[in-house]
Amino acid sequence: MAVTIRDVALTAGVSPSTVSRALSAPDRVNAATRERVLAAAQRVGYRPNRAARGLITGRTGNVGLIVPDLANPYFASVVKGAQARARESDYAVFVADTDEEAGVEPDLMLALSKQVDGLLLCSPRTSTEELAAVDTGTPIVVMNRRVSPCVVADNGDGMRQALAHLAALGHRAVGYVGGPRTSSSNAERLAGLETAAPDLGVELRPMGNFPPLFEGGVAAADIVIASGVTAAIVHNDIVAFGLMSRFVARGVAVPGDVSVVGCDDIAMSAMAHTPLTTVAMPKNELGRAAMVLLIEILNGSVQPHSVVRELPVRLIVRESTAPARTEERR
Amino acid sequence: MAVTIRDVALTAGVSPSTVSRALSAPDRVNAATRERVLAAAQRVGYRPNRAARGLITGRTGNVGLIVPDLANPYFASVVKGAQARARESDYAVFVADTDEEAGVEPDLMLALSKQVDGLLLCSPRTSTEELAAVDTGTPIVVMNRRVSPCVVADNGDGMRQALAHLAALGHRAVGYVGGPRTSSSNAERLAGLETAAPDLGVELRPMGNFPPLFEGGVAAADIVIASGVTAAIVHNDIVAFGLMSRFVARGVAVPGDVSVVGCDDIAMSAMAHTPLTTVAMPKNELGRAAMVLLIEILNGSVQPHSVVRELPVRLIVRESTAPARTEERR
DNA sequence: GGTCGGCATGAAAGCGGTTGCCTATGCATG
DNA sequence: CATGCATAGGCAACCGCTTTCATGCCGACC
Repeated sequence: MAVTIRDVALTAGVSPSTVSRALSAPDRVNAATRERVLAAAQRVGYRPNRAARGLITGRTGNVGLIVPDLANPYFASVVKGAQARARESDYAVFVADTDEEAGVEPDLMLALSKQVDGLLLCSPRTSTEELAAVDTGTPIVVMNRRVSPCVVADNGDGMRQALAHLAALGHRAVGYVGGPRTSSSNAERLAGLETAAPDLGVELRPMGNFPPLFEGGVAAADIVIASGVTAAIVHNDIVAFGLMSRFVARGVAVPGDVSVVGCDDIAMSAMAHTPLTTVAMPKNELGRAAMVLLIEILNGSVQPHSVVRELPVRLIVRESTAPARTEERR
Repeated sequence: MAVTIRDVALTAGVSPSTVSRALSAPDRVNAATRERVLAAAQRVGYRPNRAARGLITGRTGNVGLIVPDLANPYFASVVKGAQARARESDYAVFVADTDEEAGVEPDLMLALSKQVDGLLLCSPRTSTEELAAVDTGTPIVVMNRRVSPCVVADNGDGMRQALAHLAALGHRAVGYVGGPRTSSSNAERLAGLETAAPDLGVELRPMGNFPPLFEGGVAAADIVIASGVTAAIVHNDIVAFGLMSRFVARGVAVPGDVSVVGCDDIAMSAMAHTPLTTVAMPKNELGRAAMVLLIEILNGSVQPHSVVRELPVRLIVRESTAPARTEERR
């Protein structure tokens, strides 16, 4: 049924060993023989069985990618970037979705570990300690958490950009609508804001932690309004939309009364009724860079010990931010 | 390094064959022995090498899933559904993204074919003939195109629901903003509308074909306005948002002046400034159902010849549709 | 001219499992 | 007590490929 290396060998009139060499170590066979083998392989439609190769070489040519939620546009973009880069190096990608459940992450890692050369973990929900305790036997590159080998976005700088933008528009009191307490991105963003605020002469008012959902923003809106800030930076775009939705219901104009800055720059942000000013995370690049790092570790050109790569982020100004109200109302 | 079946055999004091049987054919070994083997496997942390197993059984335990664009929320949901269902049956999923390029579909199919038991193809961009010419040697289930074994949504019924809704609101002239000419969903939707319109006493006005992007909707908007229809059904939600965005710029109120119905029900539709009435496609279910069908074909319980499964769709009424204007303006 | 080195190729082992075949054991039967 | 028959479990082959080792051949050198 399947055409094997033996079929090619027979067709080319050489031994299987020679076929194998012609394909994977071209300089170890005579040029003329190689030609003959390649022609034969082409003719009979030979495609190597990677599983069989992997059995002996110990390398599968596959990598695994675990994300919390494929339906979240942020992760979808990361997967897309990682996937595209993997194919450039002839790796195939197993994708697994944990459905935001921390518990299944170690299970999935273990389940995949035997069939991949390395693992990519995006925004793990499992604690760093528990993660370290999982013995997969394969290299792991983490995204969005500063551990061992990882790729992260420069959240601190992103927050500085956002705050500088608002400060330049005259905002003196700025709220921060936080994400989950356990999110390390959230911690980095808050820290970045706290560092930048004094330099910019802005008073930062953290508004607490909210679930990273539309509903989280809806819940935060009234708190933001009551606080009297003229601008809010929000943990992510989806939450920002929830916030703005409730603002509309309350008769609060964006950006007339309150300016709003999101994080991520998901596709929806550009298409919304009030296009959202946001700190664009390099989603595709994050996936690509993590894949690059993993591949470098796999071929030994990088030591996994303590490599942290940071990607730049940039503010995209759209229509949800405007100069601060001068006369204080309310 | 890796713990093999031999290590388990040694630990349990049996031969490798017995270990193999204890794990994959439990009733072929003595209950007590089985217990001992299982305990040993547990103790040494044995995890079978699926590649090795696949080599002899001819089954890899993997399936491939090819989509045009992971960053498109529609496909992301399909992948999520398929992936979740696959894991329930202990299949791992290779995901590949063609970046909307028809040419790479056959390449990817061929590249994956050797490492999977079957392939899932979502909304292929390649023609049915070219697809049939690709000899992967594995079963293929297609989504969103009525061919050989496939799973599709009941587009015709969805359009009937949408049109009935608009007719009930008093709309007598309804536009259809079409998707790509080559899209089979588009053809089915148009056909469904053409069938339903006479029965509902509605005049259907096809507005032409537009790219399935925000910009496509922007481009369609002026045509819709000029046509004088009081409602438009749009090929997908993204296009509908483009349409409504341009409506705002033109001072056309939704749903005051024109009602808009989308297709797909992507997450954004519920969160938009004007929440969109839309025909919800069963995205997750589509992925799940296709995976189920593939698995059934793989285990032989279904013959792949001419099985077409159709999933129901349903209209979700939000705020972008309202009764037709009674007095004719413009 | 004989020996040596290097190159191209073939033979065979083995990667980690599964499975057909066969043997040893235990039990029931005549 | 001898025989027959299940049943459990061991042996060994094999899946498709890589890789070590051995071999044959050639040219080059002393």
